[in-house]
Amino acid sequence: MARKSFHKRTGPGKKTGTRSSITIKDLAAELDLSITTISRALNGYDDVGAKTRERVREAARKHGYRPNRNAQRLVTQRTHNIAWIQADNDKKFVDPHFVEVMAGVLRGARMANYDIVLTSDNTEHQIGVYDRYVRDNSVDGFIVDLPQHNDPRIRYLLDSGKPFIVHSRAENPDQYSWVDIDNPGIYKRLTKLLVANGHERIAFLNGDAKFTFASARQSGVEQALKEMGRDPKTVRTFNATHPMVNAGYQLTKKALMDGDVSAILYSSALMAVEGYGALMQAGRKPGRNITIATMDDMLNYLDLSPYEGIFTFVRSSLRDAGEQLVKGIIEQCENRAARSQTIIPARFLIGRDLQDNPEQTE
Amino acid sequence: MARKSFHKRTGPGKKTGTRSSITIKDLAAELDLSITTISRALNGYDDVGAKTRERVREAARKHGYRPNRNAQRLVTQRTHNIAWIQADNDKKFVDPHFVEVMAGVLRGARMANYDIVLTSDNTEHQIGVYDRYVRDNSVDGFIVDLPQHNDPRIRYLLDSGKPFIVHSRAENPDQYSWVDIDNPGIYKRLTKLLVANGHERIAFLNGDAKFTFASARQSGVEQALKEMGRDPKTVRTFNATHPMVNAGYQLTKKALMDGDVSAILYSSALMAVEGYGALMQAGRKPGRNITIATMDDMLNYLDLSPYEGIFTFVRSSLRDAGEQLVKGIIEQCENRAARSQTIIPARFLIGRDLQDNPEQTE
DNA sequence: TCAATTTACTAAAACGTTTTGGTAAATCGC
DNA sequence: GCGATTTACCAAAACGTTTTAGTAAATTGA
Repeated sequence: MARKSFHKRTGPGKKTGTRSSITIKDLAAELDLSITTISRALNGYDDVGAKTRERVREAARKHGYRPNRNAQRLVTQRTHNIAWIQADNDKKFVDPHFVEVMAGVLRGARMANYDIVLTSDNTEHQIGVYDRYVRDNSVDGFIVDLPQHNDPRIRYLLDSGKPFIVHSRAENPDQYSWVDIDNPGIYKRLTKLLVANGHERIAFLNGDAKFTFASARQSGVEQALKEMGRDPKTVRTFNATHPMVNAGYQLTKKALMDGDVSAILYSSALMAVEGYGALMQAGRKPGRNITIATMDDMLNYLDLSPYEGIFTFVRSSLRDAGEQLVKGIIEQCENRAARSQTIIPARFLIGRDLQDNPEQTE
Repeated sequence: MARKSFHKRTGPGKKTGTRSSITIKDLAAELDLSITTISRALNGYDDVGAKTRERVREAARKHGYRPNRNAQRLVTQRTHNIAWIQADNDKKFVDPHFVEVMAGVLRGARMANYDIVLTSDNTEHQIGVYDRYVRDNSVDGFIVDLPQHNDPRIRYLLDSGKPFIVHSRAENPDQYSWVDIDNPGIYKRLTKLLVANGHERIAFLNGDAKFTFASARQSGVEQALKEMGRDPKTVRTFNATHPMVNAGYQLTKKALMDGDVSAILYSSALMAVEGYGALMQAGRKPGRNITIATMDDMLNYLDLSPYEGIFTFVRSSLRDAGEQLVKGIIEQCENRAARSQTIIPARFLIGRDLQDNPEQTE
């Protein structure tokens, strides 16, 4: 910030705004009513006569009157804004999964008449922007995506007292709202399925271990092996370091070189599809001499139809998760005591090369 | 909206907001100064004594004081918000290119201390949300992405008088601000390059023709053929209908069936990579018995290194475009008369199977 | 020395809403 | 027909800033 010191009485930006829009005062003048009555008529209070209300409505419609949002926000102390702060450590912004969640968030927000304030933050712990928003009353609440272990954002928001909701769980999930899938359950069942079908060397291409969703999946896998009394080494885990720039291809190659795996368990369909090329190169035909199982987040731009019946999919909509996120956070903004914990359902689509044996996979 | 009619004096949402944050009034009281002085000290006016300014700064820092954004916005008539309204016709939201542009937009906005208000709109012509934002003073300006021919959003914004900037050009580009690449120029040069290298049957896998960027590229191709005196049928165009769900694979297949093409010109690297599988299936080896040329938008999650030297790329950063977009729109918000028209540079990386002949490709 | 200027501050208005705490007039109950 | 209630309205305060239009006190210039 450059310091100002011109001749006299200098300051920052001269104001440029046009004062074009029609205000409640204009309406009041035109209808010869008080602004109180205009406000109350438009907001559906019952102390306005039916005829008057109609006149007000009509005039408002005619002029395209919309209450000035900032005046409203100032007086009500409610912004109808939800913040989404995206990490941007210079390279790590783009993840196709993000768009899918965002699509759901936006739809949910639009339907509830909320807006999403989207920001990126490249500071170490991302607390800067959060703190600014809390202090300057920019938003009513926050959506936290992709929590890491012991995520400082959750810590900060918890003691800021501001409403927030987390996409997937981290530590102490009972203390805040979240939307998640049953990561351990899903990967436990997938592992059991593979093992029950005779696979004894499985590669697990998981996400970056620093994310809670990845370790939740890991623990599901381990749990399965334990419950079935198998060697923990049956499954070998490879972690994709975020961001996954063609991680699927690279990791698949690596996994194939590491002994004779007969099945690969992926963390995302994107990786699985990326890995397809590597499989082919190695002479492995999915569904014939190698078994592929993966989460399917229903990414809109990814066409999985060529792999149907060949891969085993666990299908769950990230978009639905997004919608639930807004629903949950708005609920909490409207009633600060409210908390919501939502599990998004997942559907198993077992590939033709696997037998779904109920006794063994429960 | 349900009508209210309880017993007496009922209305919408009881207020819930906590009045927690420290205000300028608190600061004034603590320092025994007027709020005017606090304001002017913090905003860098030169009619505040050096010692006083320091006291104010210190107190503000100590309490983490941040001016209430909504009060500021109300009085200054400036929101420091830019709207990005994303089409969401139920299926068409997700396009990986969008995220890349958005990443740039967010970075630009953060650096300039602006926020991005992101909304989706599923109404036919997307004017609803634009109109609401214009009327209720939610934002200072708009970024319009992916314009179509005769785009109603541009028409609307032009006569709303609100600042806006368009990503890529549409009709009458001299009337508004935009950021674009030289679509016709790039595709003209690519076409000439292919033709000059002896290709006489070329498939052009273009985007949906309703988007202006796609027809701009189309006309570049046609221009090249005309200038070189070749049969317009030398290039056969296939349009991907948006959204491109694995469009690359499907279209590549279709293109290969359509006569013996010796080169494919893609509209996006994503499509080109998706098409790789189809090429292999048809026994075509890029760089050996088929030539591939494509735009490379530098999508962060897409690893093109395996194709380097094999495909011909025209590299241009969508992220840079995003940064320029914010820069341009902010400039215009700050000075309503300002307009900016920016061409993002593109770099040609010619594949090993092509000779870049300057005389013929100029 | 004292008028003019500069320095360092401030009270009050304004931004456009919502909400509080009313009041007259109309209606009701009996 | 009249007190009580209900109906239909309104003035003013409040939200938290910025900006306008000042004013005393200190400093300067001759």
